[in-house]
Amino acid sequence: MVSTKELFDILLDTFGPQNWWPGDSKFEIMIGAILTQNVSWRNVEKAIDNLKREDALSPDAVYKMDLERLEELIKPTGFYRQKAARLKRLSKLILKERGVDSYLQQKDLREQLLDIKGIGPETADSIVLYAGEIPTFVVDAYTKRIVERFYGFKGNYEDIKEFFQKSLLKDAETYNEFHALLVELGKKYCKKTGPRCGECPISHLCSY
DNA sequence: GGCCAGGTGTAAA
DNA sequence: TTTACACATGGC
Repeated sequence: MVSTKELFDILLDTFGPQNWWPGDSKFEIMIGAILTQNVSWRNVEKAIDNLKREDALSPDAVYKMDLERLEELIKPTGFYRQKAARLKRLSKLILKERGVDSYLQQKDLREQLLDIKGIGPETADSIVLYAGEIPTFVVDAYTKRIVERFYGFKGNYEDIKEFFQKSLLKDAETYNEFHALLVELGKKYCKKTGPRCGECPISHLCSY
């Protein structure tokens, strides 16, 4: 069975650097993490473009914006009422901490994020890793599916997070690239239904 | 038309 | 402690 390190090297060779997270600012990364919850990134881009057009890519603008207006702008991402409220809560807390940079520098950042209603482990870890640049492994639905198919291991969020963190050097750049590569593999060949295993370039490493 | 997409919270079994 | 369901738009 391939080690996680070997899998990483193979994925990097196969797909190349993914250059995650897409976004021009820390705040854009943070709201993108909320907006992409259970929705394809394609939809998120529309919403971010809408916010950009309104010059609303700042905690202050999001906090002050009329709720109905915010909902309208992020509608393409689905669950827009919940997500608008989540963006408002996060923005309020960022302002309370006097800005994005100081918010991200809090020592208990992950716990702070998890205390926000609407931010669960994946969204929190995405923000910690991609905006905070602090090494924490992000686990998403693709990661769970890939681990199950490649390693026959079915675990909860924390189990799978530990599975990777215990087998790799604690390095933000590695975690960054690895998660992005797992998503790329997942999107192309490990979809929930109709997996294209025959076309998968690394199906020989998979027990599925 | 049906299923899925870079999840989360709540409530029942 | 697990499982089910609501939340909602857009692509294939």
